[in-house]
Amino acid sequence: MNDTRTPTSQVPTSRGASRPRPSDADVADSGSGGEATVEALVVSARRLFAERGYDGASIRAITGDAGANLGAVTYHFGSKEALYHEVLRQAVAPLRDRVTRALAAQGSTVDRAMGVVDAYFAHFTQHPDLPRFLLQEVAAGRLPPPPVMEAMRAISGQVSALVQEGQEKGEIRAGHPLLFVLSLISQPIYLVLVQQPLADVLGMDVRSGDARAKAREHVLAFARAGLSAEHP
Amino acid sequence: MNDTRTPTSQVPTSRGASRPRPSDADVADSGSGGEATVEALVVSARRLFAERGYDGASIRAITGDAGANLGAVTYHFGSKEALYHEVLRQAVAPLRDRVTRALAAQGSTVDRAMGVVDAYFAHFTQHPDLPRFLLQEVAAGRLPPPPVMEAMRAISGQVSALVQEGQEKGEIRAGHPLLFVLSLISQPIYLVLVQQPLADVLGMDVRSGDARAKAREHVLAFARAGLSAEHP
DNA sequence: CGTTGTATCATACGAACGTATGAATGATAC
DNA sequence: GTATCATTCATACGTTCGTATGATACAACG
Repeated sequence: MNDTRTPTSQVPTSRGASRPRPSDADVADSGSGGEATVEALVVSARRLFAERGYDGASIRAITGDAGANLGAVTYHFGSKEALYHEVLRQAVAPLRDRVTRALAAQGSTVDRAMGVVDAYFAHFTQHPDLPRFLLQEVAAGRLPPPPVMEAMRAISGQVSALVQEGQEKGEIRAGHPLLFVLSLISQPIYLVLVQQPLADVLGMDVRSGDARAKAREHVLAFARAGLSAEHP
Repeated sequence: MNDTRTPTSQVPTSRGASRPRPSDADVADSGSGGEATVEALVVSARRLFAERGYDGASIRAITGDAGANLGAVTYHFGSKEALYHEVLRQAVAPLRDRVTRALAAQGSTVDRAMGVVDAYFAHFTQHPDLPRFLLQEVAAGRLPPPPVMEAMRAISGQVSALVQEGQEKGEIRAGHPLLFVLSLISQPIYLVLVQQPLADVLGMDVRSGDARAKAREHVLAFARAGLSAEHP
């Protein structure tokens, strides 16, 4: 494959987003045209981003996995980064809903906090690629993308308020509420996050049946004890 | 700068590591020849790998930051991956030493476990780029490089034994020791890891003076309560 | 029928990547 | 002074990346 093209035909016209992308409204209910492709791209992108990171998951790999053309990402999302943000948005939204539901439940403040921990545990168990995903964002050191920032703010605000309520009722130990939120959330996140090396390196697989249930109980018990005020 | 070389001189001879690299013994005490370059490369690589990840930190960026020539990494380490492993090795070694020292201290098993948590906290506070580093490895999902695997095994084994001893003495709650190790370690790791977004997004900066001390006390108290058997 | 516009396709561009190569450089040994 | 050899340097190779481009396919509508 030698380079035989004529060099005169290419003019760098520095314009961005020149192709007319369909807006959400346009695509909303126009039958099957492109909708399946968009969905397949998001599914493949989510898996590959989680497995290989943002840089590691090439557009070629994503479109190949999704059975779409190389240009599909640019066409449907505008850029690789926009696809990434869309994947993140779809990933954090249900977690936020779960937490909100756990906070609205009955029981003491500590019980409800356990519900939050369990919500994380359940959500991450159901979507094991998600913690990698979020941690990759955090580990990158840069400001998280808007959807993640928004979810962080919302969840930490809600759970902070719960902790504060528990402290006022004497059910939760004194201390900065935000620090308790971090300690609570660190339990399920860290456990799910190290599942893979835990199995590979230390030979303990918490991803299946009985061991997973045991791990869940441990996480909840540890968090409850760390939170509870019934302790010196 | 056109391509004017003769195309006949290039023969793809599929051989690897063709250049005679100096062994560790050779370089050990040969004055200042190259030693400073090697050190500078490791320092720059550590920072840039932590900031941008493995793929994000290019050899050009590393050598540029270190004031070395583009070919320096290939010459001194053989490949980018080998430099990465060397950086990882130097990063986890002192942590392992700290943990070993904490385990050898006086006090109850719970006190010594707190020493381990504090060792993590101190080490990561001193080297804030390290958790990102390790988590990038974990988040990647692949098997960790040999130096990290070895450290994981050593530390988890030692701390597991401590937990088991505490359980036999009735000082630590019942449960799988490895799960307690994870819960303990998750506290300082997660806290240090989210320092940046914690400051950026939630406006709480635990990286300086008073707030850091408060965060350390919280982490220790939470871990102690989660571990201790003096609790229902 | 033809027109219109969304979607898909093959292909190319320019940039950045890790690595290879061979020529300078400079200290040490004789 | 000259030979030796570890190191540094400029530069090139081949690959892969994200994106751009223009042709093509095809359903909807007159």
